Amino acid sequence: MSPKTIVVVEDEPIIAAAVAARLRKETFRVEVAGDGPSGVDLCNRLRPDLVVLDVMLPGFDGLEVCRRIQKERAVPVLMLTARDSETDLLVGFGVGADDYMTKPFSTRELVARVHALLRRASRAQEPNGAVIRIGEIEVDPASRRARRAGDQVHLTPLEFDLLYLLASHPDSVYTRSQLLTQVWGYNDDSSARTVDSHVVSLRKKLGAELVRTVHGVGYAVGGDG
Amino acid sequence: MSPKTIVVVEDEPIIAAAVAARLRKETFRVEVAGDGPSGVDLCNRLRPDLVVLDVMLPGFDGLEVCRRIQKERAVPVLMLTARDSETDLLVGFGVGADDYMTKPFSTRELVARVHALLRRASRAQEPNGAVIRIGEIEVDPASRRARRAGDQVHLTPLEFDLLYLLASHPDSVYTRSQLLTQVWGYNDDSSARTVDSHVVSLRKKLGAELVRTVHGVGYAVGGDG
DNA sequence: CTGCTTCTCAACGAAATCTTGACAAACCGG
DNA sequence: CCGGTTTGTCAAGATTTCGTTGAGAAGCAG
Repeated sequence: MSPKTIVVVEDEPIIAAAVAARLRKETFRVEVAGDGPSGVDLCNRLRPDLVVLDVMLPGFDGLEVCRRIQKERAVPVLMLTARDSETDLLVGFGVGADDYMTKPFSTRELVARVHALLRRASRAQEPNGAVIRIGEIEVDPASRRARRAGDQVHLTPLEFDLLYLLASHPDSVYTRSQLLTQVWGYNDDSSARTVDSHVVSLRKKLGAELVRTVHGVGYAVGGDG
Repeated sequence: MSPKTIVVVEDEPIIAAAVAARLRKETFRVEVAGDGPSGVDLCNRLRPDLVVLDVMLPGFDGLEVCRRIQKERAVPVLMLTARDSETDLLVGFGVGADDYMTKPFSTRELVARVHALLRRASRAQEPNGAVIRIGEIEVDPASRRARRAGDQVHLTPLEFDLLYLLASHPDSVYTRSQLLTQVWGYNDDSSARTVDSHVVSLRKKLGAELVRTVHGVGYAVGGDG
């Protein structure tokens, strides 16, 4: 198993170095960015397993970084905040952070929380790495590719994440709200119908029978059909 | 292991603070909301492991909060009520709370119940919601499918919810009022006959003997048959 | 900047579902 | 058995939800 990759976005060099060193000791692969834009860039290129994110940053702040990262793909985010004010916390969680720590913090606690987040994430993605098969459809999370009867089908990022979540739990019904929360990373009631559009795309590309509509509730894939 | 998260929804600051402080002492991560809407919001964002919920709240009351939270995902709820009569009411309505405490209560007892609920919840976290079997009928909440003697039977949303509630408590008699409250989410006396229509549908699809009429009271499923 | 891909969102008709009211049938106490 | 009450049945109409489409926004590579 290749080492987990962690991106640290932190503008104070001393803290960044300390965090990076401590995490490398845990055999993580760690890369550091010093401002918002390069942090987003780094995340898009490395596709890390976790991001440690300071709230106060040059360029644009941690909240914006978090939003942009999460928009690309779901990844656990550990936020570092300077103040303990509750509004900061809540706003932080609003953008999709999974945990937070208030400075100053012990590196020991940081390590513990990182491990906890990674464990939670890997547990949530069960079965991880395995190719999922639903009828004539194959979904490979490692390469983010899907096949239909052996032929590769191009899926957009959202289409793939949506399919992967549904296919990971065959026959289980997901509400639009749940799908928005878990795939999109936010849950705006007004955009519930956006899910429908992507379901349409999936059906067009992979066959209308793949996704089952559960009237009044949501969608599911697989099962006996 | 990351700390369990608990959301406390309580509008009296003194009680909220006391509860939060005591639970934090147990190494729980605790967040507080002061009214119904922000309580629901907080729960959707934090995805807590347990919710402590006051019945009397600004915005909309605890019952509504409970309903909305449970709609999103299953989570243990500990209800706080001012009077014993309220507790009876809640139990009768079965709003989906898992335990109740009447004010005033000791924080020691609160802690005990919280631990008990979490223990129970972790034990009950088997993969998907358990399939319920009543005679030759199977009800699967995860896929929202029902089978009769192995053959799948299509149910509409209300039909399924109605069956699932009744089947979850075999042999328990529910009044039309209770069914309206729990399945429909409101309780308009004038529409009591609506329940009958859906019972008719269930009987037609799954067999007349499935739902037992208790004359003058309501309906029940299972039991002696 | 231009062209391309992807995503969002509103709108429309179509489909599924729900409600309601009327009447027949069943129940129950006396 | 009788009369009042409760329940069973049915279908038309109202309502909700869904499928589909396309225009526009946003992002990205060249």
